Order: sequence, then C-alpha cells, then structure tokens
Amino acid sequence: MSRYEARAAEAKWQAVWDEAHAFRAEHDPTRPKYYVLEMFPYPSGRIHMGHVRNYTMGDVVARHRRALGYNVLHPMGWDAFGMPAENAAIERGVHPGAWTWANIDQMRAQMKPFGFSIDWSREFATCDPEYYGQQQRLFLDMLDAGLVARKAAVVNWDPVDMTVLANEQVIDGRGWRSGAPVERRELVQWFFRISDFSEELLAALDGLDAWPDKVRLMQKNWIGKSRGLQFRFDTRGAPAGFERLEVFTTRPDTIFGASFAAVSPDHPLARALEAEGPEIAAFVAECRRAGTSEEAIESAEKRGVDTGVRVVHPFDPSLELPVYVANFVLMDYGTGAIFGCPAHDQRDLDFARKYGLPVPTVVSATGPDFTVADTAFTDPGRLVNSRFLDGMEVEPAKVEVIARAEAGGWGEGVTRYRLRDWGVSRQRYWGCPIPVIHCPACGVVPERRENLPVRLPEDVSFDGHGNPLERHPTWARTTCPACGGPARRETDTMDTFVDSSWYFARFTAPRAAEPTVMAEAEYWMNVDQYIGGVEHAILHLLYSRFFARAMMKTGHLPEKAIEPFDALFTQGMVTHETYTTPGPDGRPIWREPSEVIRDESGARLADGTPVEVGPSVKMSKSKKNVVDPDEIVAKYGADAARWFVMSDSPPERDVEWTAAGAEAAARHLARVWRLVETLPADAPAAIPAAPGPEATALLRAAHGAIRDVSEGLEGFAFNRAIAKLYEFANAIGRATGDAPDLLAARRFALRTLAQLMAPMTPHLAEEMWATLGGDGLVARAPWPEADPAMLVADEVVLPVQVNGKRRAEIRAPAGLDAAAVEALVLADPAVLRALAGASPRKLIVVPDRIVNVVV
RNA sequence: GCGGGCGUGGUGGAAUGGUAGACACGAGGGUCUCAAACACCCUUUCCGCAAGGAGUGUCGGUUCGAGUCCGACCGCCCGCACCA
Repeated sequence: MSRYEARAAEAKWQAVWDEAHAFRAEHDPTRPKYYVLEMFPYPSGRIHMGHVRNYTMGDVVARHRRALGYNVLHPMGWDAFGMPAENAAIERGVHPGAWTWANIDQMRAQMKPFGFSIDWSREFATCDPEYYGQQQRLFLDMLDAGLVARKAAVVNWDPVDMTVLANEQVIDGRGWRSGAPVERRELVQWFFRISDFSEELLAALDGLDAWPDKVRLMQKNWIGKSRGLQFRFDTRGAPAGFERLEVFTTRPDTIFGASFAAVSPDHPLARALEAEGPEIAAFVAECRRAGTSEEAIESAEKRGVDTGVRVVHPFDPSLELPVYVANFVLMDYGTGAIFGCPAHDQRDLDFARKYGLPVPTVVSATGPDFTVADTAFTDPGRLVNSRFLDGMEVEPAKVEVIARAEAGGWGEGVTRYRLRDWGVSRQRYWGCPIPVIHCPACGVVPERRENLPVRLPEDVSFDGHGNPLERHPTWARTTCPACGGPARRETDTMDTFVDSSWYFARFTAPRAAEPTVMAEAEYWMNVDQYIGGVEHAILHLLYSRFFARAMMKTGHLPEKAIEPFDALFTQGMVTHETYTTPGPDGRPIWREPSEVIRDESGARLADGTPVEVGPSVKMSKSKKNVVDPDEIVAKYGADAARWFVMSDSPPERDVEWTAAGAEAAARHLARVWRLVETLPADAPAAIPAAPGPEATALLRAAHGAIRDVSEGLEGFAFNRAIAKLYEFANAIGRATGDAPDLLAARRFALRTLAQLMAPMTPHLAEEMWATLGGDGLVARAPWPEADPAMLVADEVVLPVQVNGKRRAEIRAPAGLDAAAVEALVLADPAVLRALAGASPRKLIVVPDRIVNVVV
C-alpha cells in the first residue's frame, strides 16, 4: 500500500489538464454557457489565504458546472494599476511597471499549484497598453455620448498621496488608502455622469434577486433617494445678489415649526458675509481649518453664528427667522442651506437649545399642547399649530405644502439623490492616461482613436510628490488633433476603479482590437456567478453597473448585459488567532503562528516565553497572523488546503484557519485514498440485479450523497456538502465485507465519491478516478445523478411525542397509513407508560416524520 | 442615531415549524507496537449509577409541536451618517 503523495500527484494532474487544454473556454453556440468570476486580485506580490478561499469557491462552482454540462468561462486577470506600485517606486527606486509585472509572475506561480480550473489563455493585466488602450477608447466613446463631464469641483485632496479622492473613497474624513486627513481643494476634474443614472441604478436593484439583500440595501442607501421641497425664502438685510435664499427640506410639513435658517460655511452667502463681518469670517475660517478631520471631535457640538440676515416665512410675511452660518450644514447636499425645525429634528434641536431659539411643536401624537424637551419628536402624528395643516397626518401635509409652494411659485417638489458624479481624475503616474489634449486655441480636444493607446512614458522619476507625468520634460508635449498647433496632453490618469469596472466584459474577448466583440459578449455575458469580498459592495459593484449601462449606450455591450452580474456571492474572510508577547516598553510584540507552540497548558515561544493568545481576526501583515499559501501547499498539499477552507464555516462567514484543522483535512484525504487502495483490484464493476442488504445500504448512501452534495454545491452550502462527504466516506469505510455484490457497490461508491469530491479536491479525485477505472478525466466526467428509487427507505423510525415531548420511537414500514401508525403507537409500552392511563384526545401523524399524542 | 444581521456543547458549526447538537476540531479512554509515529475502535450538551429530567441569550405569545414564527428586552457584529 502506498501513501498518497499529494505534491507529486498534484503536479502530475496539473500537467495533464494543461496538456488537454481542459479548461479552455471556446465559444460554442450549441452548448449552454456558464460564466463564473472571482473578483480579480491586485498584484501586491503574494497571494494570501483569502485569495485561496475566494478562488477555491469559484473553482468549485466552475468544476461543478462543467460536470453538469455547461460550457464554462472561468478567467483570471490582474487589477494592476494603483498606488502601491508607485509607492514602491518612491521607496525603492523600482519602476512601477517592473514591480507590478514581477508581482504578477510571482502570484501566478503561487496560484498555479492550487489547480484552479482557469482558462489562463484569457489572462490580462489592466496595466497592459492592450487593455488600457481599449479603456481609452471607451472613455472617448463615453465622452461623445455625453457621459463624461469636466467641471470645477471642491474635491477631497489627500495631502499624503497628493491625489484627489472620490467621496466614496473618503472614510471618516481620511483617505481610504493613506489614512491621511482629507483637505478641501477646488480643481477642474473629469467626471463620469453616474448621477444621471441614479434612479435607474436604484430601480434596477429590485431585479437583482440573486444578490445578497444586504448589498442591495447598501447600494440603495448609497444612492440615497429622498423626496422633498426646494423653495426660496425672501431675505432681509442680505448682501446684493442674495435677495432669495434657496433651501431644501424633506419635511415641508414642519414649515410652521421653523425657528431659524442656516447655511453651510461653504455657502456663497457665507462667503459674501465673510468679507463684511469679522465674527463670521473667523467662524468660517475656523470651520474650514478644522476641515473634516476634527469634525469627529466636534460632532457632539452644533455651532453657528447669527449673520444678522433675516428670512421671511413663505406663509406669513410678518414672521421673520434669523439666518445662521452653522457647522452642521453640508454644502454638497441639497442647496447647502436649510430651515431649522428644532421640535422635529435632533440636530436642529441641539442647535436651538444652544442659541436659545424657540422650539414650536407642529407634529404631535397627543394634542396641541405637546412639547419637546431634549429629544426631537420624529414619530408619526398629526399636525398642530400649523394653520391650514392642523389635523392632517405628516404625509398628506407634505403634499399639501408642496402643492401650495408650487401654486405660489416660490418652491417645488423635488427628488434628490445622495449619489454624486464619479470623479475619475487622479494626479498620478501609474494609471490609465486620460486620452485628451489641451490646445490653447481649440480647448479640450479628444485624442484621435487611431493614436490610441496613449502610452505611459517609461522614463519617469519619482520623489513622492505631485504627478510625474506633469513633470516629465517631453511626454505631455504634442500637437492638437484639431488645428495641428502645439498642445499639451492631459496629465491626469484614471481612478483604478475604472479599470475594474469593465474587465468582466473584456474577458469575453480579451485579445480583440475593440474593447469587446458583440458576438462574444452576446454569448458569454452575463457573469452567472460573481464572487468576492463584501468590502466591494458599494464602490466596485455600483461603478460596474454604471459601466455596463455606458457600454450599452456606446455599443460595446448587448442590452441583456445592462446588469452584468446575475448572481453575487460575498464571501467571508480567513482569520487566524493573534499572538503577542510583552515588549520591553510594555507594548505587546506580535508573533507569527510559526513561532508559537500551542498545547493544553496554553501558548509559548520555543524558549518558553509565555504567549498571550488574542482573538481570531482577518489575516494581516501588521498583526503577523498570516499563513503563507506556499507553505501550506508544501506541508499538506493543495487539495487539503482547498478542502479545509471550504469546510467548517459557511462561505459567507469568516473561517478561522487553524493548523489542527488543516492537518485534519490532510488526514481525511489520506484516509479517502486508503479506502481506494484497499479495494481489491479485481472487485467487480457490475452491480448485480439484486444486491444484498449491506450492498444496498451502501448504494443508498451513495445516492443520498449525490443528492445532498449536489444541493449543497448549488446553494453555496459548501460546508454542508463537505459534511455529507465525510459521512459518505465513513459509510464506505464501514462496508468492509468481501462479498462480490458489496465489492461492486464499493467500487461504485468510491467512484461516486471521487466525482463528488472533484470540485473541492480535483487532484485526489483524478487519482482515485484513474485507479478505480473511471473513463477519461474526472474533470470531464458528467456529474452523477441520484436514482430516486434509491432515495426512499423501506422502513422509517418515527419519534412519538406525548404533548410535544418525545417519549418513544417506533419502527414502521415507509408510507404506512395513519390509522395503522396510530394502532402501533397506542400499543407501544413507552407510550402507554407516558400516558399513565390518560386517554389521548387527538393523534397527529405526520407521515414518515413524527407522531404527536395530545392528552 | 438610522438600517441590516446574528446569539445553539469546550470550539467551528448542523437542523423545509416535526427526534436539537449532523459533520469536523479539541478532549478522554482503549486496540495495535518493545516503544513511538501512523491507523483503527469507543465516549464526549448538562444533572443522574440508572430510570428519568433539564436544555438553543432573557421574558412572554402563537401552535398538537418553536432553535426556527410574533412581541418586548439584553448582548455582539456589519453597513451608513452632521444627508436637512
């Protein structure tokens, strides 16, 4: 008997698959296609266990679908532009391109040993001019189609990375990569007009029923639709040009509860007043200096300054309200100005209490005398103290106020979205150049399509500040495509989210001279199953949905691809325990798992130093709780790693990597191999017409496993599928007799086991399949089908409850009618004991499941 | 604050309203061995020798029957946010 040598077997089968082009996806209209895609990786240099889990999931789906007869497209590529490459250039003097391509080679080499069934012939990297040139083509087409805008905008400026960030990339006032506090700057930027699609992107979410509800909700909240009233106050005492103040509210019903108006420090009125009053100037300057970073600290306190300006209540000219500049009013939502209704908005209430403003109640659940203390009343109720609105409910009152505003010509009902246009300009080198030219005579002129790609220059230097393209001596110098005069290239490059917003479409025709090929896109789109981390729930997925629409409008995708991802699965992370030892300065020192010895008494280092075991969190270099996929493959084999990351935890949840778990996976696979090896070579393949009871039981187990594993794989319940495979293997292990019918059943069961395990452990499955005399490659074998006749048992065990408590068990032939079951139950001694002489009032018989006796 | 999700053994986790704890890890005991490794077998929710009883965060409700459905509360996790 030989031990299963995972590494040798894995290399062998990978070579066989390569040779056979087993995973090459060929356009074949006669077969149904299936497109499974995992979010492509950023080539940071090393793959980690999170990648392994992600690609294993995709591979399980791909291999299962292939076995079910689908023509599977399962590609891989590299999201290769981005800042880390430029940082490496700054820190180590390597060219970003060289650094990136070396990383790609290294990561590809790390991925190959896992045996993912990827069509590597379609591989590409987004930093390849072949790819980004097509992206420039898309940009120009979108420009022609009116989907691109160029406008001055206050942008988030990252002072560390010297770049602009999208609103979506600012997290808690800090750059999402650098973590530096973001400043405000005004620049002329390129934008994709995603906000034009707000309503469509929102409405279409309803149709994405194979997406997690959570992701759909996050996108809905991000788009942030709200209905309200936009209207104009007449002002008193305002500077020239500010005779009106336009505000937006979602609560027009509370208009009689208004006690002040407020504008953002960035509002034009605030800027105008800044010039006139030192108090306002000081406050505005302070707000601006505080920027976004200290807002968190100040967030508890609402502050403002009375401008001296007054506004007139639109329904009562005798009512005047003070206008404040207030730090809690945002310039980029609504009009940058509000009216404050303290009784029914907590922020307004806090502000009003601080500055002694009145708090009139206008909505009440109890009556007109209701007053508000420190908590604003935001529940439903009826309008009070509101003249013509009195007695109305909130929603009809909103409608009424909007109607009167529109009739009076001083306001209108509007729908607003939180979603803003997508600013794509980045002042960086390592990105896709924006293919336009600035001509002193003609203005902004698109580059000619025949001149694409606009390539990045190779000879650049990096010192970490500003944009190397802008400082390059010659690159930007060009001639105007329109007039032929001297002109300058745009030196901004595109946000890397652009690169990942259409790569899924490019995979359908990765070498084409156009961005896509309609016939290929028509056949392969949509992505049937998309798999990735929930951290991309908003940005990447929303941008991709926008791009699919843009590509449809510009003729690069068929109409059916308007929503490019039919089904989405967001997988959990791979976590690991964290280890620390006390450092000399009292601060803990992180320790790598390989340094730590775990036993029943706890954890220590090799020299005996006690180790503090921390919670299991996402693997990260900073906490040193990483395990290296290379080492795992060397130690346990790829199949064991694949098996382990798919077992135990449901795929949407985090899985904790433990050495014990990985070892157990490897042990189980070795055991499965022994089951194959202990089958006598001359065991018959043909199952006799009437197998004995033991053989029948094993065959039933095999068909049950086919049903349960199939269900598990289809429903993304990989952990349950694997549990069934354990059970099935255990059942085979128990069937040790050497009767010919049992040996034949065992051969069948083991072949079935090989097929069912193949999506998870493809190499071991090939080895088993070959040894058991299977036909061809198991990777190409059709998925087994369960025989319905083998799924029904002859006899069932029925638990018997008395008043809902389990008291007995009876055995009965399957499908026995209720009357016969009742007779059996009432004759059972345990039931009689539990009844203690009482007579049953009612008997509930759930056929073949349970009996409940009600006393 | 708003929105969403989740609370089950020592651990990860199973359970279309129908025998709670599948499967695995860990632990304990045993067989094999001179010994170890490997492997195999048994036990492993709690109390109890047993018969039996209790048990899915807490309290109520619906139901013949609730981990599952409903209500309230407690705790944890995720997302969003001066969004007017």
